[in-house]
Amino acid sequence: MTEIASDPLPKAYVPSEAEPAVTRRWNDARVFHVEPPAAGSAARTYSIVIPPPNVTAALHLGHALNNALQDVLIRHHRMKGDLTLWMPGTDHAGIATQTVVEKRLLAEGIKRLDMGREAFVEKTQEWKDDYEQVILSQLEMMGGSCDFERVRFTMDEMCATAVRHAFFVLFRDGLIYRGKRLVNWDPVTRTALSDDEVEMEEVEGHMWYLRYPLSDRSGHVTVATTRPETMLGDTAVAVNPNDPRASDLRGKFVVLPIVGRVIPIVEDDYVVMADPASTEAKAAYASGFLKVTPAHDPNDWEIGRRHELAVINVMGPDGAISDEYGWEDVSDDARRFVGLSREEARAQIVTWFEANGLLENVRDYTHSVGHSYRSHVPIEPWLSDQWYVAVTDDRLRGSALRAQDPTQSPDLPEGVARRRTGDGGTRGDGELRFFPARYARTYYAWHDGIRDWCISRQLWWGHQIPVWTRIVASEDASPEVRVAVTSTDGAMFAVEDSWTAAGLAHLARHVTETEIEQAVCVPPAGTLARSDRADASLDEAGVIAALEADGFVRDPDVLDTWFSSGLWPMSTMGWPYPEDYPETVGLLEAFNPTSVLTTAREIITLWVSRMVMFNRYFLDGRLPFTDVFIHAMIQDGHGQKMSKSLGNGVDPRDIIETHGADAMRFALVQTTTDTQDVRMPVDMICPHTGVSFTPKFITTSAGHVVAAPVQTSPADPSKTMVSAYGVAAGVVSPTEDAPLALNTSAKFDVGRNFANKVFNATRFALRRLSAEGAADKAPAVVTAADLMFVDRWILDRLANAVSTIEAALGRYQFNQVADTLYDFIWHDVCDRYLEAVKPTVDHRPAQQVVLGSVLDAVLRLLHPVCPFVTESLWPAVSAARFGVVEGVELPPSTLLAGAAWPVIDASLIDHDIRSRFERADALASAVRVVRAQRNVAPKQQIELHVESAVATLISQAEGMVETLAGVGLVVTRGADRPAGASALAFEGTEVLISGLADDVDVEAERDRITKVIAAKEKQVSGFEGKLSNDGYVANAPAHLVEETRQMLEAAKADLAAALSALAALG
RNA sequence: GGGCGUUUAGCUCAGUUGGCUAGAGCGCCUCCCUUACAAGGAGGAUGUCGGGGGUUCGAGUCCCUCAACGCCCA
Repeated sequence: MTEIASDPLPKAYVPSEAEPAVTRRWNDARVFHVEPPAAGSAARTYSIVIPPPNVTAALHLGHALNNALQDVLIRHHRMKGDLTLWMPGTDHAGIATQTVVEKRLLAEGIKRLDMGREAFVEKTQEWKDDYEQVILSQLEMMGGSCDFERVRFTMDEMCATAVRHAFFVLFRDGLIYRGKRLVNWDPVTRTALSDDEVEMEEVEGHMWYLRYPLSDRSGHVTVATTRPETMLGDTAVAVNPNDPRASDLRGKFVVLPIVGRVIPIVEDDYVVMADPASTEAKAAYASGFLKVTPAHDPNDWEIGRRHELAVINVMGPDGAISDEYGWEDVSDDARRFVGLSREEARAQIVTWFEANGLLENVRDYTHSVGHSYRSHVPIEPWLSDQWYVAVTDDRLRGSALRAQDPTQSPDLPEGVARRRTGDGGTRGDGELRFFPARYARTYYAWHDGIRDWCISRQLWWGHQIPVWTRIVASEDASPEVRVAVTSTDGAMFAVEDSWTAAGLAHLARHVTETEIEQAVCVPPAGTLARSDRADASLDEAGVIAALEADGFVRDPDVLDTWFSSGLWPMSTMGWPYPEDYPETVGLLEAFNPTSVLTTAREIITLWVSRMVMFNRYFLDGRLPFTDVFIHAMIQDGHGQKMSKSLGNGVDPRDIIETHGADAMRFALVQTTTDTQDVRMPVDMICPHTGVSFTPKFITTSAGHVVAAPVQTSPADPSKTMVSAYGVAAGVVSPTEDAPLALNTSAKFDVGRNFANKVFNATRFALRRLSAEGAADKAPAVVTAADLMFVDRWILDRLANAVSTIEAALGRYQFNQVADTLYDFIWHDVCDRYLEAVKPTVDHRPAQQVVLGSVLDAVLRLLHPVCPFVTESLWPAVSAARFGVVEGVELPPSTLLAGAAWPVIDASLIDHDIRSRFERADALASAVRVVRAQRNVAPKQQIELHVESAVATLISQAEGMVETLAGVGLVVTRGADRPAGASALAFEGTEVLISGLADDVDVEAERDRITKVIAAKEKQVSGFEGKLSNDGYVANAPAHLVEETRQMLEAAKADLAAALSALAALG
């Protein structure tokens, strides 16, 4: 008898104890840090840049998902031996961060405008520092194997240099311009918003019908509008050319009421024709005439462009009516509206129309209106000066489209040059692939209809635009400038001048007939110093001082956050001047293009597109990444997005605390299918008892299903608690008696149980491996001859698991990775292999070698998904195992994170063993069914009486059937039937089981066999039906027909065996 | 308005080019604290694969259509 060593491990896995120690070991060994390969090295590289989380708040479950997936890929590739870089960092998130900081300050009674720009930016910087720390520590807690020595921030010095340089190059190359354009203006925060920062809301408003008299006094037209106040800026009335009234009105004009402006009637098929009977609200409410206000409506802006209409801006930045922003023909009647807010102006203008008999009708009208996501007031389409990137230029848009894998996106749209194959300048063409493939369409459609990108934001937190401007009278401008702008019409024009030796990019345009605006972009110091036109006496400060002395003023706006994020795969690797940051030298060459971008689909347009355009533009066509994996969005159990206001979010930190990081990661990986949403029903943890339960839900007036603010403890009805929703809605606050209940989800239990299973399987194996002297008796190399049946089988399963996992990772099918691990480890290794070897492993050193190897391989395979439990078990397993199984490569390693991915030789794949195992296992299962039904005690050994073919199978399985089914004796039966035996049908033979219990309950036995007979009869008739179908026999592949025949025969034989067993009961 | 996704057991979901008797986890029922694991083991019940139509020898899978829910974009 081998001596059993005492347990070196506790009885259950305790993540909170294991995880910090594991993290320390990784950090001490710097195992996640990578240096670029030496020049000429043939090392494979693998890299991911993290989608930088906003420094606005701690990471939520969506981040946890995204990061878990990236870490699985990263750890797998690191183990495969690739030089692997996962670049971490955070995003300054201009508008979002400014908003939260402003809100926080306001709560303290401090206003941003009062404290001034510098102080505010400093305050925001503090906020950023705090949250950056939180985010990085969360990444670490989740097990993220980022190179934490390379943490970047989109506003740090290195990234700022990249931003400045990129801006300068685009500016110089004519891809950045300034223009008066309609923007989504938030009059409260006085900020321009991008389209995606505008939230559409249904508003119950009115449709007003206003009469505009024709200038020839022959009548009037009636325009329908939801925004009467903008009529002050009308410059046309439009009618659909197919409208029967159009021809009579052709060439006519109307006199704009109040203002007296004479404006044309134009024909444009954008106009919806009136149709009172229509079910479409637009047509039902239309009058057929549209007032056209190019300065205050994006559609009108387009109509204005088509018909070359005047653009008259009648509002100021606060949304009030103003004559200071381009409105010149202010009549006496109109003057009294100047200065009114847009709301007051609307009311008074309607009153005016009514008083003057020009208000034809008012109808209630519900329509959707864009609102600011920040201030929640309706946005104002407003004409203002903004900076744009000309992404519609073929150098950007075309390049982004040409990047797409042609199999995912076969045709390029009109106007995009065809792929130029074999041209060195078009590296990266056709190499961008999306997973799942359908997102290629989203990407394509976005670029097909893309508009120029407004990059200026009226904020303080961000990269300030590196442009200095001044307005000069034309006659005061230098000759070069005058020449440059003469031929142009409002457009910007590049000026080649020599006013500074540095040769800065210089644009100019007329802002009025007599005034010219000059704009000069100052590049970062590094670019300036490298300029071949550089004057060594002029450094950056000198250049700026010279400009400012000339009356130039820096633009106060900052860049859209996505401008810096768009450079992320380059800026984090030291672009454009790695030599200025020695730790980055070599990174770009080795790791850009990165291997894959993992992100949510909502930012395909905002981020993915821009990274592709920038990376390709600045790096000779090189892609920022070749693969884009779009993961699902996590919703709550009711299909709602998780959000703070609904209180339905699950905090990753809570799950790490209650279940462990591995459990969280495993559950997230397992739910990652290629659908676009996954549901995670949210439960609550009772703070009094620690028991999780499904809360009582209520429906809000907005139709959301949320946890009721007050919940009763499921275990103790006298105790209550409050829900996150209740707190978020301001209905309740936590108290000592009624504390806040944390959210959780039952989904994570699977992961926790699994980690515990692995832990205990290891505990079992370690006891078997640590037997005295075992290592000395084992062969140094275990070969096929040393293997038992179950050993060969488990090695086959191992080989299968390795290849399945690798294939699934290659296709980003994460759920398959998790499911394969779960099935292999739990069902194959634990339920079958470990159980089967129990009687033999203690005295079979060769089997110990197999057991140790399988265990070792299990830890390696599971490590990318569950890094903590595997790493924490690794030292004990490494120390305990000995010997080598031929064909199983598991080179030793101090740390599992740095260990090699298992390589299993194809010779260990054994289909014959697999099929015999499955038959033997089916027999064992059938016997266990009988044992369960007869309530046989686990320890009770039974006897099997089988026919010789089955006896052969059992003996070839070398004890496995006996062990798994609790069989003490197998007898090859003759014609006799042992008294009191139970019977089952197996492979068409009758297997008799004796020794089950003292007596056979004949009635129960009859019931059981009768059920078997019914099931078999159903099978037989099913197969017979199939085979009697001539079409099936004629058309189905022969092997399927043959299979069906065999199954029919087997079912028939089983039926016969069951019938004979029933007969034997009497 | 355009695009996309989802609908399979009570719940959450697998089901790869059509082909074995439609699966898993949780929950439920029975038995078992058998020295790896009760966060466990053995067994069991539960499905007109959203409705309708079509293609096919054969449809959860392909096509058409209807419905519901959801997401993205405009």
